[in-house]
Amino acid sequence: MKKKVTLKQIARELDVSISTVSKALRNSIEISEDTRQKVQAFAKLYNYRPNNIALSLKNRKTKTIGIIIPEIVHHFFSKVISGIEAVANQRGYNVIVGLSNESFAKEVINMEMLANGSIDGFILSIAKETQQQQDFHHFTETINQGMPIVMFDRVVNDIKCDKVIVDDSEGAKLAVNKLIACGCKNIAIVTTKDYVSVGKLRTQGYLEALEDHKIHPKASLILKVHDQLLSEDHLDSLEVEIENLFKNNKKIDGVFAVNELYAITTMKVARKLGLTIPDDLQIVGFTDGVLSKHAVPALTTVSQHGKKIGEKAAELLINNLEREDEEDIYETVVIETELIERDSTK
Amino acid sequence: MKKKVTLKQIARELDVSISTVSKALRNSIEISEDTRQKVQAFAKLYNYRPNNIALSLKNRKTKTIGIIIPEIVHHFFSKVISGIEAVANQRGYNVIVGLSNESFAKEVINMEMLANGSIDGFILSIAKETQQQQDFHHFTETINQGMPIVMFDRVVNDIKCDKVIVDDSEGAKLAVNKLIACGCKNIAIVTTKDYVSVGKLRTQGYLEALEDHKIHPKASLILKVHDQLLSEDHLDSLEVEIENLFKNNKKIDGVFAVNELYAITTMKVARKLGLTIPDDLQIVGFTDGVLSKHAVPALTTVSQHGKKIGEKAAELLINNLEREDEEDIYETVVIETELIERDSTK
DNA sequence: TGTCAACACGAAAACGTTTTCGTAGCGTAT
DNA sequence: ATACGCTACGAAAACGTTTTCGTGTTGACA
Repeated sequence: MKKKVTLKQIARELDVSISTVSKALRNSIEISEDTRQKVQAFAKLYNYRPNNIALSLKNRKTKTIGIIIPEIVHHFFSKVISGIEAVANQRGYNVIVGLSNESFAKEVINMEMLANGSIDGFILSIAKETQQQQDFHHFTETINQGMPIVMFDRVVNDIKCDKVIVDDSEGAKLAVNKLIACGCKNIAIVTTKDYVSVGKLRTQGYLEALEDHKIHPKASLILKVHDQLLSEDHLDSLEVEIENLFKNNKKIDGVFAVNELYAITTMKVARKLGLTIPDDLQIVGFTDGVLSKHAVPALTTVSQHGKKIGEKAAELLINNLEREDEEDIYETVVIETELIERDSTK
Repeated sequence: MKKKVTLKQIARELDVSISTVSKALRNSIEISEDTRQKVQAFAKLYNYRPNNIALSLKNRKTKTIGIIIPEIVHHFFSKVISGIEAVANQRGYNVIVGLSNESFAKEVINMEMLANGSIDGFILSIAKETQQQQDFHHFTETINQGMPIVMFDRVVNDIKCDKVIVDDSEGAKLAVNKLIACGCKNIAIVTTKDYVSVGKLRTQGYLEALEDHKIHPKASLILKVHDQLLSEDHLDSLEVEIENLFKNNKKIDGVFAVNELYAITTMKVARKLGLTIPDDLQIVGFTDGVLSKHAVPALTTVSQHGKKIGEKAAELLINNLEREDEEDIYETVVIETELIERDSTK
């Protein structure tokens, strides 16, 4: 087992100083052709690689990006990560991942762990619990310490940082307009409670789309699903809630669901109730994940382009990190949503 | 913007030496009660946190684990990550993720980037291309430099490291036995080419199960899908291959598919051909992902317990890292598979 | 012979810690 | 008065780099 070789060892071995070795390796003209060759040959032989940690300490930058997301077993978030990783890697950065599990405490702890020198900046999406508690001190504090943040998807407006979002309300309108265009008269929405920012926005888009078409929204057609239901265990009660929605509103002929799981579950319930899709009932979802693509019938849905979101977020962060002038002008980039038409609509 | 405060600054401010500050913060008895209080108060006020990078350099350990996986937008791998992250975090480690995208070159580059001090050890699953090329020098080299590796799922046998695998062939037998028990007489398998280690093993299990029941395997019932098909774009040709399988073997009444996508696609093709599941055709998949759970009918499948695999891998790695004695005895842990019976079998 | 520039290299500081060792100051016992 | 032992603290090294600055040697030139 040959341990990693350091400048010091090379220096000792070749009977020169550490400085000389360092310079020789970086091809400094201060060093004679002769010694340069000698040193480089030796370094190559022993497979010398500079120690990243030492470099980080010296340069006071780590070339690493910290990602904090609520969950990783989730198509959208892993897409975003793959986007971040792609541009990060290409620009010489590494990516370190922390999971909040939707918990405020874990979000804070994770950020604190990473903020003490391990990374140069954050890319994150806020935990549900944090959105609920509206406690954002950990964000402002890290920013105050000079560490930039880029938020994506679930953002909080009055924090001074770059943001990458989709136009959720616009995307929702896309979906609902499609349903209207396809002849639906009684369009229901299956959505989350309002404290989930994206849920709220999508609900708004639903309402606006209806109003644009002079359709009066009915409260009974708006199902704000009780919480924790996204955690896959509570699927049953989700089904019950949706089933009640249908039973109380026999005339529903279109459903807009604000995420994949809601959409799929709605399909399942509808089938159980004897409705055919898309003939009796049309459905549009949000998030173009693996479920939508392989569902039967395949789900018409609003794609957020998760990978693109990640790429943009990484780009913004790295640009910020490598910017010379210290002016902080923050951007909010909106990634276009796109309606992917498949077989759950006519 | 108040930058992070260091020992040196505290020392200067309080007019004591750096050593004193360090000791005071760590409650050394060398320091008088008085100064200890003073220093700690000051540190708390300015929210002092030791710099991780400096600590890493000094201790020559980073408390970070490097993960290299072929793909992250994948239910199984993200499950594994979540498992790793859970125990890593709980034991005070961070997790840094590299993606190989199934490419040999990217695998090597990623490992080199991380191996130069950024991490204490690796947890990885091998890229397809690496399996194909059978070039494993980057693994042996990092191990020779004293950096431990834990491989999971796709492993290579003759590398000196801990491994966490599922008993793929046993899992496959579980699946095929189930089909046999449910009365299937002509069981086909949809699998990968043999260089994918897990595919090969599952194919083996299929053959063994048949032989155990004195059923003579037929070559025409074994579909080794042409490559790249897992990348979601080539779905069409996957469907064609499967469709041909059915057309050439009208009597197929059971299919074992070695992954979720193959299983789902088989279902889709079967439906197109007018077969009802599970009446005309029964299907068992491998990997209990979100697709299997929400498919219609829900898919009977072999669960690998991805999260458990991740947890075990992290446990092995960290135990190794924190072991005092340097004996290298390596374990191969087999995580039990489990047959999850749902509606695609009788 | 003396001066100066160019060349080739080394010493040392710096990044932020922890830890070992040395020691100044003081009280106590002989 | 001398010796000894505490107490409380500081100096310095170490981790592995990069970079600035200083300097010894050589050769050329007047």
